[in-house]
Amino acid sequence: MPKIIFPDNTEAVVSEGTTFLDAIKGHNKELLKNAVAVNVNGEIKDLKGIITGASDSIRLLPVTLDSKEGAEVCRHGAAHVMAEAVKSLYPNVKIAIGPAIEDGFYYDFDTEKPFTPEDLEKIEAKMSEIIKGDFPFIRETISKKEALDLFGNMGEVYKTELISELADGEITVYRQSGFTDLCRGPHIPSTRFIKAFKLTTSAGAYWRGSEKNRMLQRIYGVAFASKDELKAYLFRVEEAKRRDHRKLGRELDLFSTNEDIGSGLVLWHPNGSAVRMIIEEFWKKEHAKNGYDIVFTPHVAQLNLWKTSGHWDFYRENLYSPMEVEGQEYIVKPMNCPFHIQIYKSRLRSYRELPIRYAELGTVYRYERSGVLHGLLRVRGFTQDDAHIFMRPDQLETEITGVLNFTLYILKSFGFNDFDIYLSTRPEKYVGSLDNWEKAEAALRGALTNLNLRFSVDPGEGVFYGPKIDIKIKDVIGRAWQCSTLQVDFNLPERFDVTYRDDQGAEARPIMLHRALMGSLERFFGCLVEHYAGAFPFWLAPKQAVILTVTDRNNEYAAKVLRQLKAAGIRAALDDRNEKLGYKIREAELKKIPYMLVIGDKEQAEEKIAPRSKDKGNMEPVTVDEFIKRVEKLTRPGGGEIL
RNA sequence: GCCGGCGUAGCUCAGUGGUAGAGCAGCUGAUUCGUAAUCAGCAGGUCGUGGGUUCAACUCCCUCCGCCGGCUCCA
Repeated sequence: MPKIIFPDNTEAVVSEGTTFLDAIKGHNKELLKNAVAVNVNGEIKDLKGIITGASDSIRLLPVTLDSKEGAEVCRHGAAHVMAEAVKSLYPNVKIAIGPAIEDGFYYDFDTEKPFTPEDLEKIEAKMSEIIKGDFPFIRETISKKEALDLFGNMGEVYKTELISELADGEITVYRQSGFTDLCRGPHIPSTRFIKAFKLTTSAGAYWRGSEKNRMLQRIYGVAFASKDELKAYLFRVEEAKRRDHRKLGRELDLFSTNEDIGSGLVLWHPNGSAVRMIIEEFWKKEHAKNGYDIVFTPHVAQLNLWKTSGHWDFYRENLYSPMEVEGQEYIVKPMNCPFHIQIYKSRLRSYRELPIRYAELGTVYRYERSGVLHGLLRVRGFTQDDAHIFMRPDQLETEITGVLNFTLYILKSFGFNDFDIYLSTRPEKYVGSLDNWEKAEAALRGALTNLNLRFSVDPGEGVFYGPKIDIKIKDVIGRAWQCSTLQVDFNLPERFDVTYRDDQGAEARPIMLHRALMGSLERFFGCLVEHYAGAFPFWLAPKQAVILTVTDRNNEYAAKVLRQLKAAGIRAALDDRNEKLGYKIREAELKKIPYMLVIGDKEQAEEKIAPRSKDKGNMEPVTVDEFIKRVEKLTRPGGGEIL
């Protein structure tokens, strides 16, 4: 007879055929509060699942709605309920797949008429009805043939396609109310366990994610264990909107795009440019310190160069079309690497010179399909903080470690401290020798391990020319953006026949490393804006301080203070308009300027200024020199905290 | 590129067949004011583009462009 071990480590023996539910009920009813499933030796199962004798010792742990697994089970249930609602409202619709996802769920439907927002409201109302009905989810096991018949008779062609690919044997289906779906489970006991949900949006989605297949209509929803959690989710959505760099970009006059110029092409306004220049200066200084040589290369080059590099063959759909000049075809550059290679090749290289590190803030243009463009985060023209390192094979791990350290230092300087790191390994189609691949992967892995960095492996997700490490930056509300990348390349050195003379005087092939720390300045800047919600730390702020006069009696003194601040290198401005102080403060707050410096008759008489920090409010009046001294340490990169 | 939504003044948004409206911003004037919006006046739009239907189109239909949310893509 199976032995049950409960969470409190007490044990009980039950007879075969007992359900998990009854077993727990017999032990401690309290455990069933909010329970939607059960963890059986680490596997999530239905509460009403049957205990078999196969395993003689069973560790049972109720899975509650407020746990991660419980929420997932609940969200999956919501997907089924949505499918039922859709089928009952629109009987001709075919159902495809409907999994749980982060915060919610979706379901794909094949329908002649896409869903309108009004349809979503109707579906939502129907779902509420079903949930109130408290219909149990009933699991059934049938044979493959029965399943094919069952869904075949319903005309559910997507389901039969899925079933026909399953191995012969038992197939599980779940029924609730009048709805039956192919499903592995587990499921919530009944529909009322869906406590709070909301349909969010509908969108097209290809069947099985392939452009070659029919486009289905996907409805997205969110579901939570309580109304409060749903409210918290909606608040997070609002918060994300508040931080949206596209909105802040306009409000803070940082950048714009323009229909007459073209999609995905960015205009950096003076405020955005000011931040960019600070980033670039910092970048240049740090690269000089870290052994890089900075180079400049053209924006266009002959088509032949890109044939040699392979871009013309492998990357053509992302290239801007060639232009003809004096019978020669040129294209605008999608990458900087061939240029750096040509600089390397401009003379013979010795093993003694390696590694050679060429860095460039190189602006590249790539044709991205219109549907993928997104603010500054996905554009068609962008500036990479690019570098290519040419090295001997024995230098691989040292160089990778160096680049990783450098990357983390740069990212941390900008206030990013949370990363997701991915190591992508050899894909099915690859160039280069297996031996080299293994060495490179080992070097990447070794560097990550030596630096004690947590990373996940994306098997087979490497680029065809070499393995890579990607670092995604997490912003303050937990969203991840890929910026940094570090890629080993066995391909280009071959294609361009890049060589050096080794210590025996023989010709040898260097290994090349592509790397970008911030990725592109556009994307990085977009992330920065969101990260700080537009309130840049002092060292990055386009305007660091604004002087506010109380009356125009103070204007002359204020102008003198402005000169002092500017002489000290502070990016200051003067607001001496004939407006009330409250009005000026409000404007400065909205512009997110770190310091407001109030000057009224009192300050003028004492030759002082009254600082007001954007974050901390009013401060005691101080002299200009005192203020300058106080903010000095904030002007250094990474010096973010306002006094 | 595909699916859906949207496009009205610099910004945020009203206006559903009878030739455009508000708030904020802007400009002018008054006000000289102490920590998140002083008052008044003025000005501002060929309603994204091109075509069609109609006596009449911001409104209905089609094309294209752009934006938004997804899908796909992102060597």
